Amino acid sequence: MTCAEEYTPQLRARGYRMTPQRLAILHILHHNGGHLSPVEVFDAARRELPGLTEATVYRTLEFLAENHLARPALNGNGHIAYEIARHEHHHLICRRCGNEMEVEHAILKSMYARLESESGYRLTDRHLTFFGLCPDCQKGEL
Amino acid sequence: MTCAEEYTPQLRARGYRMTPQRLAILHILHHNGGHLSPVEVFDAARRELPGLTEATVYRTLEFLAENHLARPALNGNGHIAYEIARHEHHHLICRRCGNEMEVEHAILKSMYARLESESGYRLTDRHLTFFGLCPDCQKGEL
DNA sequence: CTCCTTATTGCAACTTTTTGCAATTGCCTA
DNA sequence: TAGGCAATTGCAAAAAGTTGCAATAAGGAG
Repeated sequence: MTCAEEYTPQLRARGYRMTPQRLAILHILHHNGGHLSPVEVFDAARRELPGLTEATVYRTLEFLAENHLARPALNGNGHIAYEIARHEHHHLICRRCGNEMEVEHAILKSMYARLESESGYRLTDRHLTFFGLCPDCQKGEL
Repeated sequence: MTCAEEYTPQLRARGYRMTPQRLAILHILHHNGGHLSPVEVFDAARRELPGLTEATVYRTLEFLAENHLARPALNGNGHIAYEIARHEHHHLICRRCGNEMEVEHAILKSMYARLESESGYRLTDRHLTFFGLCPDCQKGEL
């Protein structure tokens, strides 16, 4: 299935349009797999679609995040990067070497339920990024 | 106890210096209590200390965060804001009305321990912000 | 109290991100 | 298949954030 076939119906269903700009950006995110900063997305997408502007990239990334086709996350330097939306997960980043691993959302489920009942809020989404020292860097620290 | 008396020893103990710039910024954060964006800190601190520059504000806020005198957190619009370091807590923000409540870190303790044992990482810090609908906005949604 | 080291700041140029508005263009309807 | 409405984009200017480097100044030593 192509990106167009996969994502167009999802946008239409919500009353939005598929455009060459959105498609190029989705394509970049989809095939890269990992996190990309807005600037990285801009550079890559512009190669597919010359004439694309930064403003459009920033607006599109935010738009895709709102519509759950992309997810924003903080990277090690405290800036926001985006990745294509797959399964729910969060990130654990090593403060020393920058190595990154995924944290399944499942581990947070019970905490989540408790937070909802204690606060009265209905939780919808979150920005979670964990920092620490990976096993290798802990050794080097002794 | 004045801000100077409170914070100067903490910096000295780590081998850093107290300066009028740092003191002004700490003073702003301390007396405001809540989150302030870098621009808000700049505007306020500059009133106490004309001649202060943006570059210094950005560098100082990052410096204070590294040294645990201030804490960074994502606010509702996805940008980083800072508050004076008090007890460990996180934030739960209503997507509709913007209302904000604090989430005690204690609620995360067991999830934290599990995350450490499963990942092998030693956790040091994190950026956690939760979003949802507050009780009032849930009513309005029916 | 003065000197000296080096942490810290200001400056200025630069990059990144945001915003309003007019022009464009998806895509629904007939 | 053409027409029209509203979503979306590009443009250009502004705002926010970053960086390297030379000048300044905090605070320990003599």
